Amino acid sequence: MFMKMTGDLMDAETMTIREMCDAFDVTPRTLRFYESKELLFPIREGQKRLFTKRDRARLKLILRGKRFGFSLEEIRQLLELYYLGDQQETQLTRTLEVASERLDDLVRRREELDEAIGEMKQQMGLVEDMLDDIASKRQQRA
Amino acid sequence: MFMKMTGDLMDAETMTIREMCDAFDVTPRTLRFYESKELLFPIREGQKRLFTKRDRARLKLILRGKRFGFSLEEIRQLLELYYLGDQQETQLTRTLEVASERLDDLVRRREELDEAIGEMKQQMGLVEDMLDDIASKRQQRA
DNA sequence: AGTCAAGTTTACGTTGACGTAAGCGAGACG
DNA sequence: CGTCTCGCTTACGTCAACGTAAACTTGACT
Repeated sequence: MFMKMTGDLMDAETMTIREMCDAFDVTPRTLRFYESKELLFPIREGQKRLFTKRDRARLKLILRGKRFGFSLEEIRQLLELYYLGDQQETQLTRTLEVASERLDDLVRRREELDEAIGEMKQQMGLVEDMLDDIASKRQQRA
Repeated sequence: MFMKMTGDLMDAETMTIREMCDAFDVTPRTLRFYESKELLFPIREGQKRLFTKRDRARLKLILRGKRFGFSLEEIRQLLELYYLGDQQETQLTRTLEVASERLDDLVRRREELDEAIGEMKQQMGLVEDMLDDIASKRQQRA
């Protein structure tokens, strides 16, 4: 009659695969697939996967990347930018270069998006004009 | 020794498949594929396809849509919004509704994109701090 | 002990978006 | 006239990103 306990103490740090699926609206298959592609690195308790805060942050970025049309491989490389071990100076400099390119790319995308938004609004304005026209003709007829 | 003439008068209105490919950096296969999926409607002169100004406008939107991760089918539906025949009032109203939803979607994407840009900048700031740290330690050693 | 839900691995299937190859037709050039 | 170069159609191939099915464990509850 008790709530099913996860065995562990209700751990705020890690989540089961099901909790992840519910939280991010993905299937278990997807999470395992991302793990196989080295996009996520859940720890293993026995057989079970446990997804950490880090995995959740990464998944959020993954899903966002997908919405913007990046491939999983591109996303994997982006995620690397977010992982700073104790690197060498040259490595860090390289990281900064790559990040700068990515940033430029994002900014360009935003410009494109702004353009798209503008065009969509313009188009809607046209449709509204047509509707007004129809309405005025109906008025005229009366 | 003369420039190869297209047979026709150098028509600014229509473009051949090759001109399109060069202009938009796509392959012929892609253009034919888009036509088969009813995203483009080049006119036929004999067998040859001739792409109109309208096709070029559509292709621009198609490629932009792809960069934002829309599927070709989604893009096809978006393109319909840009085509205003002499419709009925109810149809136009419906068009406006759909366009409004799409617009909201675009705006949400821009917000996400802004967030991504902010995070990327922040991350770059961290990397710069690390580099500064390394530099100051080198200084200290001297 | 039985069984039932959840999770795991392995492997094959599917869908979207083209690539690639084969074979044909028509205009341009030597 | 022969051959090249484009373009066309038809059809099979491919790659990414999962879906789906089968067979097995494991922990939880009755």
